[in-house]
Amino acid sequence: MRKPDASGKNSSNSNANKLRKGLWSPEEDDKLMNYMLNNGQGCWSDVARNAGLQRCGKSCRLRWINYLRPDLKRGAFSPQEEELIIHLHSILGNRWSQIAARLPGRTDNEIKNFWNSTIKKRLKNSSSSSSRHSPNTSDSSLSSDVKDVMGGLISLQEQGLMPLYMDSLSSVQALALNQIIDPLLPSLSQGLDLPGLSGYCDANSNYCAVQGGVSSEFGRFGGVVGCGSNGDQLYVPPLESISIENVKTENTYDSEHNSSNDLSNFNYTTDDVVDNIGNFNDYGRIESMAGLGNLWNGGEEMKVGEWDLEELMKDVSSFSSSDFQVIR
DNA sequence: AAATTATACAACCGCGCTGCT
DNA sequence: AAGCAGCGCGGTTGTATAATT
Repeated sequence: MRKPDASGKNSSNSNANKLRKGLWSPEEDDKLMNYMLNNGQGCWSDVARNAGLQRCGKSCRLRWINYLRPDLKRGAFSPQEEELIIHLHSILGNRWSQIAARLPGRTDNEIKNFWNSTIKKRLKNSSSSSSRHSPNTSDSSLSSDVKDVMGGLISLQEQGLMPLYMDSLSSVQALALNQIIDPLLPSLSQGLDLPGLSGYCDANSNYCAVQGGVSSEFGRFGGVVGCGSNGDQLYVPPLESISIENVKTENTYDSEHNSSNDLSNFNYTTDDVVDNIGNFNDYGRIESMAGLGNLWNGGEEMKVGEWDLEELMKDVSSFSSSDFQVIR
């Protein structure tokens, strides 16, 4: 952290006597907060000027996004959030903004700091105290779910099969999963303290019952499927019978039906997916095909994880409410 | 009690991308 | 096509605070 520098002598550019740097004072916070609440977000350099702040637009943006935004969740990360971060990091790497997009109320900066200061160290300690071939399942600092995830990853690595994650496909799959889970949200949350449970909207305002870990690995690791009006989240445990082993690449994906509730026509071709990559900016772009190299371009050898939707329905329907957890 | 070290995290910096002229 | 401005991202720095010596 940096001390608030009222003198401006901390600055080194030509605006040294104009623009402040360092920590924000409560007065500056008030100015920015009031301006944003009254005027909304515009051009950040205009925000800085119009709010009467001696800051660059970039600094205002950062302060708003990381600290002042009203929808930010305060306080420590829950164990479920921690597990989700570990899982998403295993898939996405240091793409903090993408990880943050799947954790409502958390910022990329916050997650990055948390990872660098806490999780990285913990995982390092965990791996150094255990054999690579036998995950340390006795580490009491980790929940059993985290141990499952870590053990699963190590096992997959040993087989040369890193988790397969294709966002463009998962956005299609997510549509189907959304349609399954959305009507079930009320019953899933029965008995849990989760008022006003609903799904999320992504950056493009598309409704998503499922957020966080939306991928072909969702079934393996579980994930967050909804959010209460108080900000608490509903977490679904791993769906044991879902796997990525049933490979199909020649089904047809009928976009006419993917937004309806009729799941019988939920099919797609790889060409459809490739054709629509440009439309999948939020959940859409193919992010990685770890373990499969660049086979995507070759097409023929690509493997596509596909859920058996009827089985998934059974899985989800058969959970008792005690299987679900509220994340605070 | 003082000094030192470790930790957490707010904030900055540089880079790349996008849209506009 | 080139130049510019604005924005967002990831890496890094700096410092308040806590823990340890």
